[in-house]
Amino acid sequence: MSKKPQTVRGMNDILPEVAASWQYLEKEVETVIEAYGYRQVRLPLLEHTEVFRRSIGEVTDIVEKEMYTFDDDGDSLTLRPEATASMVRAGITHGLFHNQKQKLWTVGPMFRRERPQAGRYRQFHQFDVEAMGYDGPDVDAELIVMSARLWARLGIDRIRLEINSLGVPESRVAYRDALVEYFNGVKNQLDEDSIRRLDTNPLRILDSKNPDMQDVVAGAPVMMDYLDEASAEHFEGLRALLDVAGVEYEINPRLVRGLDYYSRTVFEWVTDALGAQNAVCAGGRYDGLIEKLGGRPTPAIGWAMGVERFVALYEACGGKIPEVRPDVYLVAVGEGTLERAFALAEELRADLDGVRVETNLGGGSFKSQMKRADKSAATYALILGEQELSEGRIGLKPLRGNDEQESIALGDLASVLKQKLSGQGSQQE
RNA sequence: GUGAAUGUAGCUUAAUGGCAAAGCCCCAGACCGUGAAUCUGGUAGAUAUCGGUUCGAGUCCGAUUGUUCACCCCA
Repeated sequence: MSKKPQTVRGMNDILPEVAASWQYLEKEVETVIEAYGYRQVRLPLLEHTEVFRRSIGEVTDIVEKEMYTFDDDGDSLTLRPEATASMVRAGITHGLFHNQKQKLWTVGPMFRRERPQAGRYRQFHQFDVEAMGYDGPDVDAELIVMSARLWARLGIDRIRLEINSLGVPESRVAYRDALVEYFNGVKNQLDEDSIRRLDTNPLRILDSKNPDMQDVVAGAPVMMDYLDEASAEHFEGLRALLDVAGVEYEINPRLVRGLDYYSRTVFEWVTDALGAQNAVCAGGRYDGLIEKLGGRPTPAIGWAMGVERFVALYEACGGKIPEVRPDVYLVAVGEGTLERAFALAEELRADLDGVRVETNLGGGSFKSQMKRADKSAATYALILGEQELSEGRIGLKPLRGNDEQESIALGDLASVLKQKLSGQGSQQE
C-alpha cells in the first residue's frame, strides 16, 4: 500500500465505470445545450493570474486562498478556478464581441485549493454556458429554462431554483452600505465569521447557516428595496418569462454569489441530495465584466454546472446509465483460426459500422474463451474452430437467451449479423 | 482554513493486546469443442506511513497522510 503512488489530494481518477456515467451524461448535456444554439469552445487551463484577479475579485476566497498560481519565468500564471473569466478573455482576445453576439459553451476541469469533501474537489469539472451581447431578460430566462429542460429530460427532481437580482453596481453599493450600517448596529449579535465578513463581503452574512444568526439576518435590509428601476423591470421580465415556461422558482433575497462580477440576475439550482454541497448549477448576469477585462461594454450572462455533483444528483434521483456491451465476441480455437478470426473481426468492423466486435485476445482454452465471451456481456459469441474453418462457416451463439446456436457461412456473416442486431437493437439494458 | 470520524487483499468485511481470516473477484481443473449453476484447488496483504508504550501492537498513544462529515466556501 505504501509503495503505491497516490493521486494528489482532492484529485480523482475517473475509472471506466464512472467514466461511462460521465460520457453518457455529458452527451445528454451537450444535446440540450446545442439545441439552444450554443457553440462549443475549448480553452486553455492556464491564464495570466490577472485575468482571475480582475474578474472574480481581489477579496474573494477563490482569489485570496484557493488558486493554484505559479511563476513562469516572470509571468504569474494560474490554473483556472472557473470558466467565465477565460471565456470572456477569449472573446476579447479574438474580437468575438465586436458588434456580435455570442452563445458559447465549454466543459472541462477547474482547480481550487479547497479542503476536499464529497462533491468538492481540488480538480473538479464544470459545464459552462455563456451568452454575450444580450441584455435580456429573455436570454436570462432561456438559460434557466435550458437547465430546467436538462433536469426534466433526465428525471432529476430533487432540485429547486432560487433567483434574485443584485441590481446594477450603483444600487448594489447603496445596498451594501445600508447592510453594513445595519449589521454594525447589531454587531454584538454577530458571530465571528460574520464580523469578519462585515469588512470583506457583507452580502455573504445573509448566507450564514448559523441558526443563532437567523433573527439578525431576517431583520436586515432587503436588496429588492434598493434595486434601481431598470433592474427591477428586468427582474419582472425574467419572472414573467419563467412563468410562461412553467419553471417554478423561489425568490431568495439573500442569494448572493461569491464572485464579484455578477450584476442583476443571479440564480442557483440547489438540491437536498448532496449534503453540504447543495449548489449543482448556478450563474448570473455579469454586464460589467467584459469591459472590465478590456473589451467594449457588453452585457452577458451564464451559468456553470458541476459535473461531479450533477452525476451524483442524477444517481441520487434514481437515474440509470445504459450499459455499453459488445455485440459480438469472437472466439477462435485451433490451428489457423486466430489469423482468420483476426481478419474476420476487421471485416465486420468495416462492414458493420458502429457494431462492437470484441475478439478474444491472448488465446486460452475453448472453455476459458467462452467464459470471457460470457463475461464480456456480448449479445452473441462467434465461434471459429478448425472444423468451421475448413467448412467456411462459423458458429453464432446467442449468449443472452435460449436460442440455439446457428452455423453461418462466413460470406453471409455480415448480412446475418446486421439483420439480427438491427432487429433487437445493439444496446440492451 | 476550523472541529470531528475513519483507513485490514482489487472489492466487502472479520480478528478479548497473543499464529492476520472469510466471502466476492481473478486463474485453473472436474468437463472431450461451448459460457452462466455446482464442486475442487490456486494466486494475492510488508493491517495507509513514521515513531512510541509493551515480553508481545491490526488493536493503545503521538505525528504524518488519504478519505469522509459539519463549518467555511462554492459548481
